[in-house]
Amino acid sequence: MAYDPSAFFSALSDPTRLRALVLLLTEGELCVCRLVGALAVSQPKMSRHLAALREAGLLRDRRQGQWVHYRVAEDLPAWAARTLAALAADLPDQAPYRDDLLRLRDVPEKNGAAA
Amino acid sequence: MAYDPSAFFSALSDPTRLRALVLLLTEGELCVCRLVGALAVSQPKMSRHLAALREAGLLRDRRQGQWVHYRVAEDLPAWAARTLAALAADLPDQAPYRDDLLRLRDVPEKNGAAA
DNA sequence: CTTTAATATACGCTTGTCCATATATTCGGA
DNA sequence: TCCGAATATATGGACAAGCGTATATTAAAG
Repeated sequence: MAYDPSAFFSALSDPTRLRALVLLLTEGELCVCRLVGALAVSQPKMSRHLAALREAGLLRDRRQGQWVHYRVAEDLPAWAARTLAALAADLPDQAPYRDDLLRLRDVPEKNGAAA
Repeated sequence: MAYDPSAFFSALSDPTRLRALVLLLTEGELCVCRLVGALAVSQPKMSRHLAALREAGLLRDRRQGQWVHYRVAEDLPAWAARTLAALAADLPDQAPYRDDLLRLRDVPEKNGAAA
């Protein structure tokens, strides 16, 4: 996946998807429930956007009990990896991404944390 | 412009716009008529896509007689400039961008060339 | 086996995007 | 001033994207 550049950029062309992606770029791996809390969006909305990113090849998911964890895909083409690196370098300091990070701190990890 | 990342990526999320952009990244500045020839698309279609890229802040235009030349904007935010640099580094060797480059050679410059 | 939490999907709707075609604009030259 | 070339815009329709709401799935717990 993510071999067609225009499909890759389509996945990035939604504010909610971009905010979720920046969180995943800085935090490494997050369950859906924490993303819902950090971005303050409805659960179905977050689920659909994460599915779109996964289907575009940008994210991978991992099921652990009732939780599903999403992370940024590792095997991206060079131009895609460089694009995400640019976002990870610049966006987390800016609004609204910075505020999402802060709000994430207040969302408890419940259980299914890291590996 | 191009301050909202999702708007920037929306501009990149169309195959025709990406192809035109890659040509401009490698050639520096081109008139609409040569882009029409290189991509083999209709003139109104190219004009609309170039306008979209310009309104998103990715391109600048310069009128010279009957010709309008487009070039990549110089004053982009860092994350945007790095994204375009990644595209310029990897895409021109691949299909269909490589073929567009080759086809561009066969489109005469008519008149309004460089500066 | 029922319940509850986490996540995903289906549905109907509104809005936006893209296209082809036709027409308008702008400029240089005769 | 009239014409042709280059470019832009308007129009209408087809199709996809997003949304909120409701419901289905999956798994852990009891």
